[in-house]
Amino acid sequence: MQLPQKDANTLGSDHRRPKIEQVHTMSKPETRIQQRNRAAILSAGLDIFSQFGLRGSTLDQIADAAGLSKPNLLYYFKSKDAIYTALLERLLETWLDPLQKMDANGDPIKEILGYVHRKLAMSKDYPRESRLFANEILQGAPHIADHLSQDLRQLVDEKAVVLKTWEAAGKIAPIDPHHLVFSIWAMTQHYADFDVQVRAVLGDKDPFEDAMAYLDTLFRRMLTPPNS
Amino acid sequence: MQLPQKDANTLGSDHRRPKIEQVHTMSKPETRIQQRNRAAILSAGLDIFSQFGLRGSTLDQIADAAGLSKPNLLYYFKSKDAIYTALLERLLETWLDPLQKMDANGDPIKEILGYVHRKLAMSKDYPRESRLFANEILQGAPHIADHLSQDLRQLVDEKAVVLKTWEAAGKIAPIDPHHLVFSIWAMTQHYADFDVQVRAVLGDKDPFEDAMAYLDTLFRRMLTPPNS
DNA sequence: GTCTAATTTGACCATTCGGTCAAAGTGAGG
DNA sequence: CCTCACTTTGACCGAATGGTCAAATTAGAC
Repeated sequence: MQLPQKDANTLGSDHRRPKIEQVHTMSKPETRIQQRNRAAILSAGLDIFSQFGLRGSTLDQIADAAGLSKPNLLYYFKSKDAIYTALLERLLETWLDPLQKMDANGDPIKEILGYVHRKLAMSKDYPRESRLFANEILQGAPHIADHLSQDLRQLVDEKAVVLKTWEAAGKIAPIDPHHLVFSIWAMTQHYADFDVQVRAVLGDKDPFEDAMAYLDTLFRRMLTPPNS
Repeated sequence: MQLPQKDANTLGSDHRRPKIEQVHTMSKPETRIQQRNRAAILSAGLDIFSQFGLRGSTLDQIADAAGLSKPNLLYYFKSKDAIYTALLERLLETWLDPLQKMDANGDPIKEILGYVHRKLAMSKDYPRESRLFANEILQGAPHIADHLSQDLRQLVDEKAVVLKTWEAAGKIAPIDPHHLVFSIWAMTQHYADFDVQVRAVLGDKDPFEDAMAYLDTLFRRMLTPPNS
């Protein structure tokens, strides 16, 4: 019933300041038990939420997957929503990273392909996070609508300018930069979000190696300027 | 709370033999009331299920959206699952159509672009269906796993042969045909499934026209054979 | 070992959920 | 206008769900 999922593969290993949801005195250092249990809960929540979404997941499912009793789970997070939003926040912290790293001063095609590569690696290494995000978007992004129209939009617009600069300098063939970004998101995240379908079509052979090769040629052919 | 959704835009206008879920005597023709209410329920179910998935949706939500009482809803479909599977079945009937229509005897690039075009049109005209499908896949495709590894896989393999033939004849540049199909799915469905995100980045301007232009150039550049 | 704060649990609660049922209402053909 | 099959509804049920709480247990500092 549950997808096999090597655990511990979790974004943001959490060496960070105490979170606000901390139940007790706030800002006291976490005990080892707290660390272990919070991590277990977040990982379990990621498993469940990424499959069933916020509404479709239950505390019992999550508690079960985390190996804790339901009241004990609620000792660490004050509600189902709190687990969900903690996961979303942690995800958003790193979600934009790969795009941010695209360097206006680097070699254009190399930079774009580097982005594609990082994004596909995220689909491979953090598929649950990708599916959690997909689920949130499918539901209309109620928890992150602001983030999308603020931070995300700004970042994309910024990078679109860079892409247009590269285009103007003749370094890449003419393209619509926004839709270029969408196509990178779509194709890379597809291998995480639609993993079941990809594997059903391909048989269970790991798709990521071939996917990377395919995406590499795709973007090279599309982006290499005509006169070269 | 609910995405605006011009209604009546529903796959398969249902001029078909009576379904098995029909509550009563079976195979008697549907009354007008039955037609209206069944259609209303399926449309409402599509609204709700495509957002929240099977587990995340409730009969009350659906009944509400359909303008019926819950017991009345259950007079037309015997369970929540019955509504969901009816929707999925209706979807699968047409889901493979656009790919099936890709003609081995047509002009290769024109045929592939035609497929892209039809698929993008489906994202535009039937976004709820696309999201329903996405939701089902995200949850691990429990209801359609067989369909994926049988019908879908067979169709894709078949078309992969066609693509390889075209490649061998020098009509299109060399590519991995399976991943080509994946990339078409990914990019076209993205505009339905991630609509909220696309619009957040783009502002509310309709994205489909530019998307089609972008995809057209993308696939042309990728597929046009080098020596032409 | 003792004491205290941190942790865990079983019992419980109100609400929601999927679904049933008998009774009441309604429409269309005669 | 009557009839009868079709349609609709309010009341209800048992199970699941999110969450609480007081009591029991345990970990670790001294």
